[in-house]
Amino acid sequence: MADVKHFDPDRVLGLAELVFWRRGAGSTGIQDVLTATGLSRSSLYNTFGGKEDLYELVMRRYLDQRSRPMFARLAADRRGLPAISSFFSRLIGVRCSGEFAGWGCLVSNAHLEDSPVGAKVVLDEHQAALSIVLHAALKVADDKHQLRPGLDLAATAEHLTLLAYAINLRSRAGVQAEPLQAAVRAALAPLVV
Amino acid sequence: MADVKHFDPDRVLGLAELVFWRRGAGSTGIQDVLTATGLSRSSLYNTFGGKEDLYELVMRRYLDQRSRPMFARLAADRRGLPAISSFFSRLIGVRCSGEFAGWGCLVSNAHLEDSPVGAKVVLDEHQAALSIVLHAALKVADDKHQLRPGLDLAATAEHLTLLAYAINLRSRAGVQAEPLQAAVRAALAPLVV
DNA sequence: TTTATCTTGGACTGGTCGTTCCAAGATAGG
DNA sequence: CCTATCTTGGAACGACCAGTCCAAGATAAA
Repeated sequence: MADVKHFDPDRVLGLAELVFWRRGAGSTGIQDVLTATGLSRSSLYNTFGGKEDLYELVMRRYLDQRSRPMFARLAADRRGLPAISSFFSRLIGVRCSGEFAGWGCLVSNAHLEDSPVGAKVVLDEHQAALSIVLHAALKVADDKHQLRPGLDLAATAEHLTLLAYAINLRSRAGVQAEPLQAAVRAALAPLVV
Repeated sequence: MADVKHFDPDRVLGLAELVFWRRGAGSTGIQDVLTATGLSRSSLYNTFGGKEDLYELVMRRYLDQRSRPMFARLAADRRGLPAISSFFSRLIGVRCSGEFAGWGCLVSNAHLEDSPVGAKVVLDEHQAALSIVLHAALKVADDKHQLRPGLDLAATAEHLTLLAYAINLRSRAGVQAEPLQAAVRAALAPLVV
């Protein structure tokens, strides 16, 4: 009856994600997305709607396919404090070296855009998800008596969540990994018993 | 011999600073600056050069007239840990309430813009200035035996500098002051002896 | 093969961007 | 006053923006 799409929408979403991630939504034109994906205007607008809809889809995709797997890996690591330490090491590795060095985190970056409402929701989901996972990991550490007694675990989770955001932010300035690693060590060391 | 300017350039720079600060450089058009200041295109270009030059001037003004006074106040406060605690309280106050609530910090925000090179330099100056002042305050606290022994003061200063950046970032998402205050308490409490 | 329906390429729209340009206005030394 | 020189208002420029539209192409059921 009808024609069928000549492209894979999810692949296109992945390519659009890279463009928004590296250059930011505000500085990215629809033309940039078309160039990166090879689509024509018609196909893009027909499939994803306008730029704001596309950005919102990309944000959600990033949260689901980039952030949540990182959080899940931390959640699955039952070692307590070493699990948290490993999480930050991996985070700094991704932010300061390899394919995405200096790109920061798409969700952190979105704090500076005047994003649509749907995208703003993702910011709080992201923060809540990371905070919850860190809280759980701290609880494991506490149960293993790795932590000094009397710590406010919820507030400490918030503190470490903020630290992750700062790493995302500063990595965009091209900061080296080692100073960030040292800062994380300085944040975690005083927590031990 | 010649005509004289019909406006005060520094006042104009201050008004431009507010526009760039609230909305970001990328989302701010020259027309927005003209509207905010009442200048005509000719006067603005004739006095400050193009948009990038103006943004760079505004960045430096912000660092000198907004950030450095905050840092100087911390440096002048010789109480040690209470000085650091007060610094963060004031920071959170500015970021979450009053005239500039939800605006973040112009320099932090600049991490997400594709800024000119001259503006990028300000980022590192800002980071270095805050880190140095925090290091000095930690040294005072250590000399007063307020800190547990064996802390890496330089790395801890880096850690607290990152915390400040995270507060700046998250405040743009409209975060409440209290969770941030709790996070700061959780970051500082484990440092005490 | 015909036909109904979705997809696609790309021209086009109205608006905004940063910037340039020039004539008119303002100023202060002579 | 006169005049040289800077400032100012505002028109104009080409480039780009997000988004629309339609004819041509592709597809699969009948």
